[in-house]
Formats: sequence, C-alpha cells, structure tokens
Amino acid sequence: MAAAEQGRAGGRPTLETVAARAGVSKSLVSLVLRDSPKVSPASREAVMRAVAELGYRPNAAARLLAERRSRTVGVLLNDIRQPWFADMLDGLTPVLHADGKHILLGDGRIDRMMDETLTWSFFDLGVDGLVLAGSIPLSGAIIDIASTIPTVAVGGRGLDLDLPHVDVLANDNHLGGTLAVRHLIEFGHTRIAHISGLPSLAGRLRMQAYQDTMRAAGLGSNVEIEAGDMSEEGGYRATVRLLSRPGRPTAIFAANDLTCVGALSAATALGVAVPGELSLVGFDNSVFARLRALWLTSVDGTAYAMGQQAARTLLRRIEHPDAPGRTQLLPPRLEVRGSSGPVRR
Amino acid sequence: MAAAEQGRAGGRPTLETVAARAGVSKSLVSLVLRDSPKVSPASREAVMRAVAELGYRPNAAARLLAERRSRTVGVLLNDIRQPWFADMLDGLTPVLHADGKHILLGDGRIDRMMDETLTWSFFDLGVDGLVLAGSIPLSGAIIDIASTIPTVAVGGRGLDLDLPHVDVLANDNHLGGTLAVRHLIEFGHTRIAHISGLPSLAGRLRMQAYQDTMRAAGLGSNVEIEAGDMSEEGGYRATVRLLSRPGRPTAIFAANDLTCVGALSAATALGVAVPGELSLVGFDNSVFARLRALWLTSVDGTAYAMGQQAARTLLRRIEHPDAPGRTQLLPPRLEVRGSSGPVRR
DNA sequence: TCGTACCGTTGGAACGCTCCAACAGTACGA
DNA sequence: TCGTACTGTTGGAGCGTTCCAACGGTACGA
Repeated sequence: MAAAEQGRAGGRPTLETVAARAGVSKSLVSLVLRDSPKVSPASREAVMRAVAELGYRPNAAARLLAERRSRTVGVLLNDIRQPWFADMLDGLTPVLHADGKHILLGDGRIDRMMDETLTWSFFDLGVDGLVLAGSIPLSGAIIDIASTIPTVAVGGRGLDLDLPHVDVLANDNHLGGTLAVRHLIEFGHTRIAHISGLPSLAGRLRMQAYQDTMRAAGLGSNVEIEAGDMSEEGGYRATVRLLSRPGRPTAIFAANDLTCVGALSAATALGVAVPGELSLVGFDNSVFARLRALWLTSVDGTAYAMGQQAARTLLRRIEHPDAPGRTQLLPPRLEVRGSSGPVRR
Repeated sequence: MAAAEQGRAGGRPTLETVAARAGVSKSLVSLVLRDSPKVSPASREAVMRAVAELGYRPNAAARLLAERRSRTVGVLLNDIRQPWFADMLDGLTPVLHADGKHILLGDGRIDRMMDETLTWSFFDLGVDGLVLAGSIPLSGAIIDIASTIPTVAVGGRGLDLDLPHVDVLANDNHLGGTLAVRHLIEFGHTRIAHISGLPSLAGRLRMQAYQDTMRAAGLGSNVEIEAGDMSEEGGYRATVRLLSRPGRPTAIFAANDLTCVGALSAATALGVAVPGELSLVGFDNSVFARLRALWLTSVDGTAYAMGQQAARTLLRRIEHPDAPGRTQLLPPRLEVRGSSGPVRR
C-alpha cells in the first residue's frame, strides 16, 4: 500500500500500484499483461480496469533486465542522406512491427564515432537484432557485436562483408549493369561509354557488367571507361572529357544517378541534346531520376523489396542464431524514362 | 564467486564478475566506473585492468532502472526523406554527444502509428529528452509525453505547437519570404508571382511575406498567387497556368524547392528561358537546389544552426524542466544561384 | 472421509546496476 | 590514552519487471 500511495503521489504507476488498485498481487497483474491463459475472467477484467484508470505502462528497462530481450531491433544507417534508405525502411518496418518489434535508427555518418558510440549503444540497450544498412566500415566493434547479436547486412549497392553468422542482402549489381547496357544496345547504340564509381564494390560490379555485356555483344573494342566518384561533380567532369574527344559516344551508362545528373549538366553545357545525341542511363532510381526536370532512365535496386526481405531474414536469424550466414542477391529492374532513346544516325 | 564462475562460463560479464577478478567489491567497481574521486589509485588501476581483460560493458537497462535516467535523447522525425533533417541532425548530434548523450532516431512516417508505437517506445525506454522534428501531428500521446519529458520541437518549416513546457525552434519563414521577394525586386522585376504551399503554416507565412513585401514596394496590384502543394507536380501545373495567361510574370517565388523544380520543368517545356525570361526563387536550399543541373536560387533555412540551437535548448530544458516554453525564430539567408537574374525589358 | 488433481493465485528470488549507511583503518590534536 | 575526523571500502536495499515453486480452494473418484 506504500506503493499505491507513491503511485498516487505522482510517480509513474508500477505493477505494484496496479495490483493494489485491482486488489490482487503483482504477479497476477504481470500474468494478465502478458496475457496468460490461466487467469480468471474476473481478475483479468479488474486488472485491465486498473491499468486503464492509472494509465499504466510497463517499464521497458525493468522488463528487459528480467526478460533479457527487448523486442527492439537497431538499424544502423551509414548515411541518412542516401535516398534508398527511406524505401528500404518502408519495406523493413511493417514486417518487423507485425512481429511486435520496435525499431531504433542510428546514423553512423552523423554519430562520427559510429563504432564506439552508436553500435555499442545499441548493444547496451539490448537490441534483439541489428540491421546494417549501406557500406558500413567493418570496425572491430561491428565485428564483435555481429557475432553476439543476430545481424543482417543490407547493401543497397553491394557489400563485401564476410562474417560467420551474418546474412547479407544486396542488389545484383552485375545484373543491373547488364540491364542498363543491354537497353542501350537495343536502342542501336554501339559507342557506349561508362563512368565508373570505383572503388566501392558496387562500382566495381557495375563496371564489370558493362565490360562483360559489351564484349558479349561484340562491342569489346568500343569499351571506354572514364573515372567518376559517384558524385555529380565527378560525372560532370568525366562527361566533359568524353564529349570533347573525337569519336564521341552516343550513350553513357553512369555508375549512379548523381553521376548521371552530372553527365546531363555537362551535355547541356556543351550543347549536346539528350536523348537526341546522347542517351544516359543511371543507377539507383533515386528521387533525382524521378524529377520531371531530369527524368533519367535508371536501374532500380528495389530497395523496398530488400527491406522486406531483410526483415524476414532477420526474424529467421533471431530464431536460429547459429545458422550459417547466407548471401542473397535481389534482381534489379530498369526504369525507362526520358534520358535514353534510339541512336540517331 | 558464483557470479565470477558464471561470468567465466560465457555470460556477459557483470559488475560482480569484474569485482571478483579485481579482488574488490562490486560497489567499488561501480565507483571507479562513474569515476568517483574517492578511490585509491591502486584499486582504480586493478578495476580498470579487470574491466579491460573481461571486455566488460555496463548493462544499460540495469543502470537505467537504478538511476532513472538514460543519457539518451529521442529524435522523432516525421519523414526521413525531408532533406533538411540530415543537416539538422548534423548540428544536433555533436552538441548532445559533447554532453554525453546518445541519440535514438525514430521515423514517424515509417512507423505508421507513430504516436501509439514509436513515441511510447521512446517513453518506455526512458529517454531523458525528446526532439520533435518537422510538423508532427499533435496526437494525444505526444501531448501526454511532452508534458512529462523535456521536449523541444524543431520546425524547419514553422510549427504551430503550443504546449506549456515545450520550446519551439523554427525558421523565420516570413523573413525568408521577404528576402526572396526583395531579391527579385532588386533585379528590377515587378511582375512577380507566387506559387503557394498551403495549407501548412510555413506555406501561409511565406505567402504572407510575399504579399507584404510586394505591397511595401508599391507592387500590391501585381500580386498574383497560384495554388501549389509543395510538390514538383503542383509547381509544374501552377507555372503552366501562370505562363499561359496574358501578361506573364517575369519572376516566380515558389513556396519550396520542389515546387521550384516543377516551375523550371514547365518553363523548359514551354520554351521560356530561365533566367533570361523568367527568374525563379525556391525555398529550403535543399539538395535539389544545389544540383548543378538545376542550380536554383533558394532561401536557406539554416537547418544546421537550428540543430545546434535545438540541442542547446534541450539541454537547458533538461536542467530546468519547468521553465516556461519559449519560441525562437532563426533568420534564414538567401543563396543566390543561376535561376534568378535581372529582368529583361 | 480421505487422497489426488487441477485451477487460479501468490510471495519471493532473480536480473545488474546505483546509492546510502556503516564499516575498518590511519592520522591527528587534546 | 582517548575521542574525532577523514579516507577508502563494503554490504545491502531498492529500481520494476519475470519466472518459479508453492499455496489454498474446489471437484472428483476411491
């Protein structure tokens, strides 16, 4: 009853407060709240009423301490600005919610000391699982934690993670690149250049796909690669170089959308018509590609589907923490818009 | 010593494990870890060594339960896609980190039932403070919680929140609009139209500033407002309407950057040169405005500064939870780029 | 009438930490 | 020689849950 008075005195109500109000023991209240089948309808109702009247909410810390699981998963983003995260999260959250899990986001780029600060903070909070999104630098902390907590890595752009019990989900970047180049070939282009996005793995795979597809189409001798850096500026400069040489390409496959936007700017600046004289294909199908003022043909990494799949994979791993890690590649799809068209002779 | 054996047996080490290893009591270990001045150098060193050897990390749940504060603040975003959040977080996090606080992000748009699920989940986790970013719908849960937990609302676009002990930080949208319109007037424009972003408060204020500034410059009779909806599509359609009427405007002040991008597309589609025949000014100075391919003159809401200020304000409020709520307006600044220029006669 | 079984309920021991009152030990002035 | 003060250390109570062993009560078959 001391407890009951405390509760009334203003402190947040606890199990004890509710129990006193409902005239039962705290154990019974606990049973009702976790809806155990072995409580009489009468006591159940009494408890529920007391809970409602007091506005009781269980204390997560106490529950976590006793139960040793938090019903929470941590999602570690390496840069909140990357647009595909939002789509991925849209796919991820409903699936996890349906399983009664809460979601906590952390941004590594913002928390500068990502490994030491943020990752550990998830660990300390006792998350039941961890989603690593993007190309997270493989710090010691991440390795330690991924071997303790069920973890899934989601690479929108590909991922070269190799840890014993970690599942990896990624775009099939090679297939995406193939789709892009084939699309241009079908439009009759033969002088197709590529602006690369090294040194990331995604960039390497996209470039490889470009080379492979060109060769497979008998265009091996037309392979022409300019270095970019996944930025608009890099795309601009690479395009200026490409367009100011003799034997201009009639099409460019850019390593990502930002690069492609840069290419578009350069073409406009040099008076080269898109898609009349130059076709462009980007990668990621980001918000930029969808802007009517740019309207870029782009490879869509199906981030939404990846989020869903990541959630399912994580839930499975929470069930079986010791299963061997698997890598799943998801097939991308080409979104054709206004920046690509038939070659003009 | 039973504890010590358990610890060795693989379970995560606890205070007791460390104490056993260092040959001291768990109370002393606790004192060392919260670096109390009253421990001898000898025991401090012994404890530190044991901590390092065992890789001990304090259990956040237990600490929270005992201490009743989590050194954690929750940040509730209403849509992770809004670009200014990233800038705001860049300003917010270093300040909070410097004070030893961890940061948890939640996205309301993604957690559909934001109020009931996410907000409460922060509450249950016992965050020390709450940052509401963007135009959060004022649900019952938010109101309850904001009156319990120190809260700061940050509106990049303005906010009509009015709760007793909540501080509000927002752009001075009226000033921003004034800067934009004055800039156009200084370029000699007189036929300046506005594409509005109703019904949000930010949209209302920006529109009001447009009207006020026009009137103050003696251009009241030229006021011409088309309805937009803060989207690219809305901006496009409004611009088509504006440009296909007799007596075209020579300049448009758009309610935000997306609207402005839509206006740019429409101008291009109609063969109207920007900035030669039509000057455009947007609002938010988002990543779109900064794209070289678009290069929009835009009002910068100084999201970074707002984040810093929000952090400082929150820390102050955590110190003094009962101080009266204050509203602070931060002055925006105009970023001049390529979409605006002198009027052509 | 008694033992057995089951049902709903209960007290109390964890969980891992913080914090407080109390402890032993040394140093010092009276 | 004793009391006092201070320094460093300790045991134990408490935080709000879960979980388990044990409880009293009713029903039933022997």
